[in-house]
Amino acid sequence: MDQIARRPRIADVAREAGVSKTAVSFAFNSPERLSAETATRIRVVADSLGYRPHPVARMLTQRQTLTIGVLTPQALAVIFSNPFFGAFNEGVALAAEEFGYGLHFISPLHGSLARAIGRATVDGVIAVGLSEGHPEVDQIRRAGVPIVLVDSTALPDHPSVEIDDEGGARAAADHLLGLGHRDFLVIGVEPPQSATQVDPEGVTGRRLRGYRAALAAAGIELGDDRVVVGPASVEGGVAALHRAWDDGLRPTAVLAMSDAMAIGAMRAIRELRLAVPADVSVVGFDDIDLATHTDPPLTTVHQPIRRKGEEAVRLLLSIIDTHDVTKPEHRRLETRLIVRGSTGHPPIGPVFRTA
Amino acid sequence: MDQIARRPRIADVAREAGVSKTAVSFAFNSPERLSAETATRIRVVADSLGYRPHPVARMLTQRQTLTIGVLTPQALAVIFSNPFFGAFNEGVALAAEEFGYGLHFISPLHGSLARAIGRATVDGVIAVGLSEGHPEVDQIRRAGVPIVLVDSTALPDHPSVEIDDEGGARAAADHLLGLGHRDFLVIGVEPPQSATQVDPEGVTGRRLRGYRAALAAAGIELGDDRVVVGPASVEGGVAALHRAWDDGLRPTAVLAMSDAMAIGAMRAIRELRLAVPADVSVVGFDDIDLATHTDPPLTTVHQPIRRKGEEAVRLLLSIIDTHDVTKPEHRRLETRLIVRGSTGHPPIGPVFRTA
DNA sequence: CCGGTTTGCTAAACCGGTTTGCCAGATCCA
DNA sequence: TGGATCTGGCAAACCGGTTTAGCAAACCGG
Repeated sequence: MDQIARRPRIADVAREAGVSKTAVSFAFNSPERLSAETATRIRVVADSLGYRPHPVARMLTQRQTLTIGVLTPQALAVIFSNPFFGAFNEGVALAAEEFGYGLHFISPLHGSLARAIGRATVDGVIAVGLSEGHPEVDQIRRAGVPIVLVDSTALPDHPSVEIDDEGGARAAADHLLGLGHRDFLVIGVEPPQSATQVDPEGVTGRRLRGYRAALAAAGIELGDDRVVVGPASVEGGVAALHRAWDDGLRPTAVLAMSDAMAIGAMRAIRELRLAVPADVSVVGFDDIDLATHTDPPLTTVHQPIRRKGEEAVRLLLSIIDTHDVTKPEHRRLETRLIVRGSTGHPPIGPVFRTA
Repeated sequence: MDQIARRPRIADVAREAGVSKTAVSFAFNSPERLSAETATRIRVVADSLGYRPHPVARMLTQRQTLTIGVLTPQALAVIFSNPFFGAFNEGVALAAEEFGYGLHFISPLHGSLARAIGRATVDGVIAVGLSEGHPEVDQIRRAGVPIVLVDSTALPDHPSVEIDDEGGARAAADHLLGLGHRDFLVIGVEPPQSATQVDPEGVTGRRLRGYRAALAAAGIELGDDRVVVGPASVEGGVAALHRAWDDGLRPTAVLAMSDAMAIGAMRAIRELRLAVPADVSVVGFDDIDLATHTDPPLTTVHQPIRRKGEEAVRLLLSIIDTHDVTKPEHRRLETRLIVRGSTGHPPIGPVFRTA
């Protein structure tokens, strides 16, 4: 009898109201092209039928989706509880909402980022943490979608937003050197998909270069054995520090490439019955919100995480609007050291050691 | 001369390969319907042209988007750095990825949720924290999109995922009563859009009912003056506790409706030169990851946040697949109290007071 | 050698809207 | 009164794919 309720379409409204499809479309999109009575009559009929324009069909004709994609090489389940991504997404969301754009998260589909990006109906993409080494970077580039890279190995032909990783790292190391430290441990973030080597152009590579530059200027060489890497999480930091300790390292200062790992390192140090900063100083990187509230408060390299998200959106939208991809813009945001409570002078012992 | 590169469409490939559009479509979607040579030839041509099927057009004909929407009454910029949402989104993302679905976040567009939902190209929606009082709830319901409600006032005609708020709250209060507390302060989460009254059916209302039930069973009446509300953030918790203190309240136990607020309350208590739990005990709600790592570790009501996200997705997908909306399912997940370090016996003083 | 099946491909309809080009009638002005 | 302009609305083309119905040639068994 009564067939299943089909979603009403524009033709149904047109028939019911005794007008053309064009008129219905006008009633919704440019009512000034219709007489007032006709427009309202159409809207009334549409309302009574429960009609609303099908968003996909609308996208198809307008050739825009009013959506921007956020592309991460990791699975989504990994990033949402990462406080760094949280803050970054906040910035992205803030700017996107301001311009009336929605947010679509794109993660590898059945292991393929390129396939996922092909499925996604977005006007442009913000790719975060995409390294040159990624096997699909070429396919992604050729997807024909405007892309802004964030914290990615800069492809010169794509616009990007980055921070001064090297400068920030240098500042962190300089601070510790100034306090008298000579024995360092670096805790780095694991390269994506556990690539064989640390990409010298990746975030880890750049920060490492900054650390080494500062130490070298003080006549200290940082051997590869003093660099341990792990996943960028609290647990990763705990594990990394324990590993270093088990290997016999006894640094007085730890340079961590993320706050989460720094917090983990502090926890591990406490587990070793040592004190921060009395026995070991720790410097983080990122300055996530939590860094103020750790015990002791974390000395760290600040980067404007939220603003990074906002800038990425603005950059992307300017490309989408102008279609101008000649001369891609590369924005570099500043970093600065924030000295809090997790750093201090090295204990007396090491001073003798150094002498 | 060379016109701007238009995105190649299926007709271009067809012409170039000397076949029909149908054949090209087959080459991508059901190659077995073509001879092997033809199929590969088409794919080669498509590749050389840089063709990939337009996702929006594909959506239109297939009548599915392979995307699910996450709907929040708050602006997106608010939720991403909220650790509760982080964990929830993790669960959602995990299940969505498993089934090959993408994630689209929907927040009020120019202040209107209904408008935002109308623009979004999703197969279904997970609405979180949508209370009956929301002015647009009717329009949203009539949008004709499958909806699963989470932590929302249950509309009986929509499937939902909830937790046992009342039972969890009761357990929290019972725990404190068992320790000997008689003087309580409840810190509640502010209703959305600062509605005039606390919705008795909302999360805040349900938890409050649990607290009151337990206290009443012990012969204690919790007056409205002992309930303060604020935004569900650390800062909100700090402010709420200070406000109560300024009003002259001197509770020995604080029942907070979110871990973030509980953490804020602990911070505020410390600012008052008091100790947790020696002077004041604090119980949170949610059991976010951070709760293990506070100082002292937070006693709190655990709820399976990630699983809530997963269940919501599964429920939604089952509706999308079957189109069966008769007899909507309501899943209720369990809560349980986790006793950590932020609760203890009340100090001696108050015992005399009560006597 | 002939009717029936299989193989390989295509033309046309369709998804649900928007937009262009045009027409009929009303209004205006000289 | 007659041509120009304006108003309100429509038919048809279009966005870029998928899918149905069907056709022609090849194949098959008897």
